[in-house]
Amino acid sequence: MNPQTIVCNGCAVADRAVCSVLTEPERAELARMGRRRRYRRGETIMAAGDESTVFATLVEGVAKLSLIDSDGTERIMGLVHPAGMMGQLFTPSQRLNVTAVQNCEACIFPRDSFEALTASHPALAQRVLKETLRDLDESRSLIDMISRRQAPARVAALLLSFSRASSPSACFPADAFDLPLTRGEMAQLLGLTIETVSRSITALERDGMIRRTGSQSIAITDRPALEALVA
Amino acid sequence: MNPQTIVCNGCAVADRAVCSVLTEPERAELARMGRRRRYRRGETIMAAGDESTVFATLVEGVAKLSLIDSDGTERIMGLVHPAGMMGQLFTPSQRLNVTAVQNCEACIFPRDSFEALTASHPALAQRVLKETLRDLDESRSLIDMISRRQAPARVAALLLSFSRASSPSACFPADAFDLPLTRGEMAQLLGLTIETVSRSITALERDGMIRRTGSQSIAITDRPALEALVA
DNA sequence: CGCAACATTGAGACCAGTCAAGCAAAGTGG
DNA sequence: CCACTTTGCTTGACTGGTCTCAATGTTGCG
Repeated sequence: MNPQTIVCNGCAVADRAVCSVLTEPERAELARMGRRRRYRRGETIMAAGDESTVFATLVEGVAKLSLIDSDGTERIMGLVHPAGMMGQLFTPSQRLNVTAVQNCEACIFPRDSFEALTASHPALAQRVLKETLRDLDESRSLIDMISRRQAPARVAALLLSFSRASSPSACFPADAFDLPLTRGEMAQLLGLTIETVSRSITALERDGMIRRTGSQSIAITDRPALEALVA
Repeated sequence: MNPQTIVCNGCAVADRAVCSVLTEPERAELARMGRRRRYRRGETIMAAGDESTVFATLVEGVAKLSLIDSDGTERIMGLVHPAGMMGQLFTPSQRLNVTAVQNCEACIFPRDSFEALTASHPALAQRVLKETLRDLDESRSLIDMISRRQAPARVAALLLSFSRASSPSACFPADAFDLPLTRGEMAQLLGLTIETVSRSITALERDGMIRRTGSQSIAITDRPALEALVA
């Protein structure tokens, strides 16, 4: 069942992923170059240090980009959501680990073939560039959050972003949702410890902004207050 | 004296800037579209919120990318060195301030003209993409440093990067150099306060790793120790 | 059931922030 | 040339938020 050939018809992200800028026949050509694969929660999609040979688009699930320090601690640098890109182009080796934090499905392409395609199709190169600029913006937002906000505000910001990501419509964020990350992963992403994340969640609940319904289920009970805390 | 037409012959970054991938006549065409301008230390090159109308390449000097928070505090998100790019492509407005922290010289192009050029010249689009990927890597290194290292290690890392940047040859970093940033700017970049930066420098000097020769002049006296602190 | 993984809570230590004072260098104007 | 101001840097005392260490609770699974 794994891996499979790519079928673009009915693909959940066909209109948002970078391949959406290609014409029908061009996309068919790209599809023939690649494979579709599933990953289970916790499975490594790409490993840091690996020869960088593939480029991928996430179709379903959530993946984390992380870096393992010399002392063995992991640092999450960002998350990848459906339609997002995984794998560094134009570099000899991967600098980051990419790991599924939920069951994932991805379209995998040989890196050199994909790079060649960007050379012959300027629209694709532009689209990848735009996406990379978005990643850069996100990375800078993370810097801002880590260096300025205190722990409860960082956790609040993360909860709000989960709220947005877990909703089918971007305009109407979900008020109840499941956390895609463990406390430990949230801590690594926010530059905190597990204990501080846990204490912050407790504090947010005590202040009536959220309610816990199971260790991974959150309900937002006072969104304005939560947003005010982040701003 | 300001602004002037662009003359690529003898340009200090002609072999490293993104325009280096263009052919001679193509570059001449680009040069006609733009202007070269000087900025004094402290001068704003682009302001956040501005309609994003220009794209620029830094030819000389050092610039900072910063964000002003709602409470008025400034946060530096990164530095731009010669051959680096300034100005966000494909976005309606600038999200970051770009300010000269040293006297600068830059080639300024209309954003839409430059974007059009990336559409017709895949090599240029690829080159801009590569540069953006490098920026993304740098931004993620900053995340790593801010969230994991303590104050003296962050300052040490910054000093080492200045040491590299101020040397003509990348392979032989300079042991004595002037700091391009004030204590306040270093603090904003590292996510610390002025006082903590100052105390960290004092501590590094007390431990014999560096020596201060004037408030902006630093000499590295024990590079291995400094590198060990960062690693 | 009992184990393993994850989460919560508490006590104490420590690093960096805040507040405040003093110092040094570079202008500025009489 | 000398007060005077401005700006930036250093240092100290104190506070406080987060980390560390440790114990306990909870959930899910073989």
